[in-house]
Amino acid sequence: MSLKHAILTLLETEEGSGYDLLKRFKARLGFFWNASHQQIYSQLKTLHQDGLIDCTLEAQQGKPDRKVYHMTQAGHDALVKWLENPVKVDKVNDALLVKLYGGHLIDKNKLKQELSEHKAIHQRMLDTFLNLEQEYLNLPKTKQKPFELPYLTLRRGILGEKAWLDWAEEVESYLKG
Amino acid sequence: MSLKHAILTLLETEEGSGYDLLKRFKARLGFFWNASHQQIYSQLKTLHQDGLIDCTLEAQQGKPDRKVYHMTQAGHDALVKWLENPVKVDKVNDALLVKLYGGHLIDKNKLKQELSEHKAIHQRMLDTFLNLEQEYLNLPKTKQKPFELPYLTLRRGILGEKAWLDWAEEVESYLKG
DNA sequence: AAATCATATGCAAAAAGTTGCATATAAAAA
DNA sequence: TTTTTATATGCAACTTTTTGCATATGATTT
Repeated sequence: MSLKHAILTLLETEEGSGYDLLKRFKARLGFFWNASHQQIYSQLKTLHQDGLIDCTLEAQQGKPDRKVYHMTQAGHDALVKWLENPVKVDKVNDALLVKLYGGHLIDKNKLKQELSEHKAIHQRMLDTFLNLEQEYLNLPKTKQKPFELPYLTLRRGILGEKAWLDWAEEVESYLKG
Repeated sequence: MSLKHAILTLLETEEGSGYDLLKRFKARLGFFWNASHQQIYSQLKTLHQDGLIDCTLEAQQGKPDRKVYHMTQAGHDALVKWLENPVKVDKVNDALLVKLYGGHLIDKNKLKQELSEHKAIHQRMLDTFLNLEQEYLNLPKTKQKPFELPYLTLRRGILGEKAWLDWAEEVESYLKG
């Protein structure tokens, strides 16, 4: 399962509490790996049970103890092993396309409307990605180094969203005519 | 669930046995909705139990009876209702990007290799899509009509795969340097 | 004639993901 | 000061998907 290894990847760089990891996950991997907070907490639990991460309690004044997770050697090994084995090509399950395929059964305006809602979402994602890209590009070359690979994942998001929006244009012009 | 409705969409056009539907599913919807044969058979079963499709037995000489599924009014209504309600934006879960994100932990050549395997798969998909597109474009305009919406779903595949391959070029040139 | 392969079905267990709650603190707003 | 909102956690039930069998027929090889 990739979620486990995605979390391990985060911990490889820096330890953190469940919530820390959740936020880092959403901010850095969330664009290409969808996961709910429940999933992340429960995976942290099983990763811990399996000895791939461990966890220290940091006392806090007033608040309950902060559980800080970090990588173990076993976790590191498991991550590297996973990285070295092939992964499957991403499976597509796109309900909007199912709907478009059967779209003759409903009013074109319904389709148009829904398409434009999806377009707005994809446009927002693209904007987010382009902003992140600018942040990266504005860094001095030396500071870019550690982010080169994450930047490539961002490029995937950018090219993917642009392609989606180009397609939406085609569909819109069909629905207009 | 979209799988149910994808199957209903197929049955809306034409009845068929489980295997017929399986093949049509793979050929027509499989590019944007992934489903195993087990899933399709079991969904047919629940659709039947729920009265959204019914099933007649056609005797065959020698062979066991052929179970032919077709749409019921309830099924049609359920499909239209589903089509009229918004669907969620496709969730991305792309393990290759997780791997690329953590790629500094392994040999660049491993990444290169895996990327090129994925590239080959995506290239094959693009080729398939382009062939289908040609078939469609070679039809006389009148024959194209019933396939206009499916054609748009095909365009999504084409634009999507092209964008993937463009991205792969970027990654390759990074991994080379 | 025996072995193997493509067709045509399906069950059942396990894994992964979704949905709906539930809790508790701290800060901010009404 | 009570209510709301953001932070910070997590369980449990359910749905969906994946994986691994299992079966039976007809066609094709060996």
